[in-house]
Amino acid sequence: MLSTKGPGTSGLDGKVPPSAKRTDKQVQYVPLNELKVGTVVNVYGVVTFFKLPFSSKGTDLVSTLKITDESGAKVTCIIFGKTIEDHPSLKEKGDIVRLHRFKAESFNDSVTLKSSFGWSVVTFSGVNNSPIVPLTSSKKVSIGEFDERKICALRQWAADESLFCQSSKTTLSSVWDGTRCEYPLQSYTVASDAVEGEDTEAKDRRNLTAYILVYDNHLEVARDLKPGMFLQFYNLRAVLAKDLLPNEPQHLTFHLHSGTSFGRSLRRLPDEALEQHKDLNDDEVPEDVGAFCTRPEAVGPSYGRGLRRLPDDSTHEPWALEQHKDLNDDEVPEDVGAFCTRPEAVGQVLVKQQDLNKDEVPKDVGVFCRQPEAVETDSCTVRACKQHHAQHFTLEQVRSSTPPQLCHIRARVKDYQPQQLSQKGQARVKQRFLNSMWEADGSRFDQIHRKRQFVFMNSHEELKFIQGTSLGVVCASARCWGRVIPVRAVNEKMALMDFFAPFIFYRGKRFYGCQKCSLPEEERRDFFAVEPLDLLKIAEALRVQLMEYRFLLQFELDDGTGTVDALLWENADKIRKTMDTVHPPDKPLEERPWMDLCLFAYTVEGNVCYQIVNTKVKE
DNA sequence: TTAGGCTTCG
Repeated sequence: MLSTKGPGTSGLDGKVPPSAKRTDKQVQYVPLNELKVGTVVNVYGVVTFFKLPFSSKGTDLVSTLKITDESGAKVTCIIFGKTIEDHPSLKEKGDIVRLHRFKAESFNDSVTLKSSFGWSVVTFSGVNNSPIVPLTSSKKVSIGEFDERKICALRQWAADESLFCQSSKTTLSSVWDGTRCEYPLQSYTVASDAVEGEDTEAKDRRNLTAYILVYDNHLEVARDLKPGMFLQFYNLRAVLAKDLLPNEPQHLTFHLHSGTSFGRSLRRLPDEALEQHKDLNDDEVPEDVGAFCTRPEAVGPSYGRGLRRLPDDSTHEPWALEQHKDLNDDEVPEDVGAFCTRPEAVGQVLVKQQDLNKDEVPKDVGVFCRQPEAVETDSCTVRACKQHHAQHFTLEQVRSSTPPQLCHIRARVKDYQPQQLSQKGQARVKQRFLNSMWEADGSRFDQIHRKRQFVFMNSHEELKFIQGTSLGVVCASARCWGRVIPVRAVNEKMALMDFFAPFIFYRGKRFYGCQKCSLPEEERRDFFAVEPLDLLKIAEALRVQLMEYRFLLQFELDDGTGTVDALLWENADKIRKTMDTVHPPDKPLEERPWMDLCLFAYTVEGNVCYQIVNTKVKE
């Protein structure tokens, strides 16, 4: 059964068969070589060329594409639509489109198809044997057997004809991967007040960021770009600038010229694209990301979220602001986030739990209940923890009690963090905070040590040691190169940084070593003996015990008498899934469910901390 | 209505 709804109205043109009892068989598709000028038709075709939607001189966005089918005819299609969502979601040449209610017109002695009253377009991947999933903003598209047969046939035909055997796209590594460009990249002087984000002129960022000059019509897209967005450029031109000075190397420049010729355009990729790509190796970057994809540091990075997440006490550590203000969101170290913890207390808590006795506690009307061995009472909503003697406290009493103190509380969730799951929402066991090691190291070196892995064709896998540069540069380097170990010079020998700093950066993530469990520096093996196979092996070779990331939730609890910020380690990942229940975003605090919790108060370095323990989600 | 592919601020 076909049910489509185009971006125009859903009315039917009289020249299309009525759809009262429409089925697959009743939708007629016209081969592209049989189009008659003046008729409104439905067609299937393989895309051989397309331009992304751009602003017409009228009121709509317009996109153009050329399609072909088994008849061999090639037909240009013009689509007008108010919004970007109205237009086909084309990814690459070879995609298959199903056009409904397009009018055949004559232009320059050729037949063209133009979106007509009630038109619709659906896109499918042209990859043989790939799932047949309609790509459309319309939710009402369903695909019948006829469509599947038609799409399979077109895919097979395109494959047999080798229509797209030569990729129209250029891989990152074959053009520029940010590290191996033969030429230095051209930089430009831009007025500081015209730039959003950091200055990319720093010498140590050379060839890690690229300026791209964007002209005329492309400003419409470019002016809305924000740092951190993932971009796709079509028909980006790389030009070697003429020698400015004798003996100076030629510089490479990038231009997105005026107009839309050859599909020239710029678009933002959805955030998922970044998620999909940031874990890939350089030479695994999919071809469909176009001629060039790069994190647009050249546009200027964002640091708003990073700053917002700094804890209050970071004001006592100005280096934290200084060091992180130039980072992109995914570079913000989790340890300067809202989840600074006092994990030393974890062991303390665990020990103390063993001594707990059973206890009678108030009725549980929330979705949490205390454990272990929670026992059902008369009410099906009630469970009680009978494991220990903790007293029931109000939060006011909790705050005025002297730690260490184990107690039972009943409270509501006023707020919690993290609301978005990422590495930032995790805490490293045993790791407290990042110190100022980066600056403490003092001197800045430009030297980068490289340790090649085994020689593979097309392999970009290397392990880099980087010395004496800023955290921002290390992060940027890791994004380009994959694995970067920050090092310092000790008695003219390369040595690891203090373990308060990350031991290794792996693309967007950073991994820490444990000060206690790793071998001291003097017993470390020669760095160049390391075979960079994987993170664990690298750590093992350098005698570093990697720390483990643990998911951590921080609650702001409220019971009417006071509030308490409490951390949760145990079952945090499971409890996170209940947050919509215990913290419904559309309900005021008074209407949120109560939770019965077991709370442990303890001190770390003179500060009182609270941790939720012995608590689990009620089944 | 608009665009109707078909290079560029070297």
